[in-house]
Amino acid sequence: MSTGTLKLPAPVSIEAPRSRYSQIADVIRRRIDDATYPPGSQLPSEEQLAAEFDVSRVTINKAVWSLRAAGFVRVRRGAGTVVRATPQIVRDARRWHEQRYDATGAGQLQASRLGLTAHTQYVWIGRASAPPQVARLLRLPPAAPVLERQQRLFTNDKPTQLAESYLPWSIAKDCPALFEHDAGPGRSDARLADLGYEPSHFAEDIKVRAATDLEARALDLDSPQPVFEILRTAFSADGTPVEVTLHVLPGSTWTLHYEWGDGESSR
Amino acid sequence: MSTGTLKLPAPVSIEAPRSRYSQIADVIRRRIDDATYPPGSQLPSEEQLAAEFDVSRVTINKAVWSLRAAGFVRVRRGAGTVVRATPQIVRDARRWHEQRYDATGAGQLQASRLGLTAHTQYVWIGRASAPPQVARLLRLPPAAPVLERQQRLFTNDKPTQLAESYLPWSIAKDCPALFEHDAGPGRSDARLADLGYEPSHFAEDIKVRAATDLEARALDLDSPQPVFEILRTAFSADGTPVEVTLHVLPGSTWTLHYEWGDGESSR
DNA sequence: CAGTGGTCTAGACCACCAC
DNA sequence: TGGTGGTCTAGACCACTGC
Repeated sequence: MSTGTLKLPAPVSIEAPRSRYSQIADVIRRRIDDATYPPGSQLPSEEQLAAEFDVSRVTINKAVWSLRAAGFVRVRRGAGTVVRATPQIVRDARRWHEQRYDATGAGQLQASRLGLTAHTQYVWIGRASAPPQVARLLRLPPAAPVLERQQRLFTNDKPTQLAESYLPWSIAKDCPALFEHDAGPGRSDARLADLGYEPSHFAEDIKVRAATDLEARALDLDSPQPVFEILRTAFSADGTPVEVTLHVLPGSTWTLHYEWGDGESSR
Repeated sequence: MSTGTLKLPAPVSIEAPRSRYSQIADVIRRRIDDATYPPGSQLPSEEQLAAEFDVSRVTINKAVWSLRAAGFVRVRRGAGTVVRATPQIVRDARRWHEQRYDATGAGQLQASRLGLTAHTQYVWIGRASAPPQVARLLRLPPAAPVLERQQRLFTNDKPTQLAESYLPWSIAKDCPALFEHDAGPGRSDARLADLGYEPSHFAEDIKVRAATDLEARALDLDSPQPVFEILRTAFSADGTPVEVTLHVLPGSTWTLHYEWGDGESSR
């Protein structure tokens, strides 16, 4: 299948000549789009692709690299490269808030409307020292004691979100329910309400950054992928911050949705 | 300065052995953090770095690549690699809305509080066909006529944001002010209010993706950088979508901020 | 013109996976 | 054990920058 030069659909109009690996990445991506390589299927090995496009394997590797960063493929060392199914999931911050008293938690409600399943894995719950940024947001001294709740959230049995909640120890220590595993997402808000700290005001700060190796493993991602980092602070009616949550979401699978104002919803 | 093997501060605890280029990237990043390579300064050439770390230039290139993706350095072909100054800018969606009648526009007000300067460049304003996604959000037929306003926004004289606004032609055609260049950001909302379509409800959808080459040039970025893509829809009181704006922001320089609920602001 | 980064190659060794 | 991707090298040519 060696062709010597890369076949292009047409000379690119006014654009500068692209590099070889970039053109190859485009071709592969097009094959993914038109299901020549359908979701879940295995890409030809880099050796084979190198032969097909008549380039070295390093060049193929570079092309695949860009596809990984964009979330199109998933590489497993030793096994092979598979095409990712990339369902889009919408995170509606407002609805999350409104549904906080729902027994199943907002995440599950949200997912079920789309025919998805969801569940939560509790990685760790216990007393810890507040990280600097969290301490600042909770208006506590550095390294103050907090209740930390680490969760991993799944959609259709695939990990799609990491969340670490922090509550001031002075508030959390009196509520045994907060230490239990089955307090679904949103449940902690209800517990806070029981204690007289009902969250009524919320702030979220959103950044993008590359996933750490740890996060990549926990979310079943390739390492160079960008993730959303959402820092959510919940305030009680008197303006006291009562909970800070750090969410980490794969950038390629999520759309964040915010909505505000007087009128009707658009959705 | 050739050392043969890379000096590490300490054997990494339980972590897997890192690749060479990744370790080198960490070292360079640390030098940027402690101002061994201060912002604006030029990195040693890849040849020099290759000699220092006793690796091939390809390996250095790969290390630099990851620093580019994270936004730490800016490479200019033929010239060299310089350390980026990476000021963090916060985009407060709510405040943007509240300040829409301000003469200077929300962006400028927001920036001036931090001692920054801001200005807007109008790339193009005129009648166009609505892109599919925009038509859908505006509840117009595909390729319906719209008024398109393309802007490039600067902070401290550096481009930091691209924005494309779309208004239904049926609404915009009666308002000459909307065709003018000096209608600052936020101003279009005031013009819509004059026409009886005051925006009172807003929705934003946020995605992350790699910058296109065009965007990279317009924003003075390296190509592989992730950007925020924000699709903002403004609704009038009766629920009619009256304006859709596509914002593109470099991921490494912006933090998005949202806030809602009853209580006091936390800022 | 010299220096810089962009890209490519051929060959090599390794870690990992599935059989 | 064989196939896969991860990484590295030495050398090369090119495009672009700035003097």
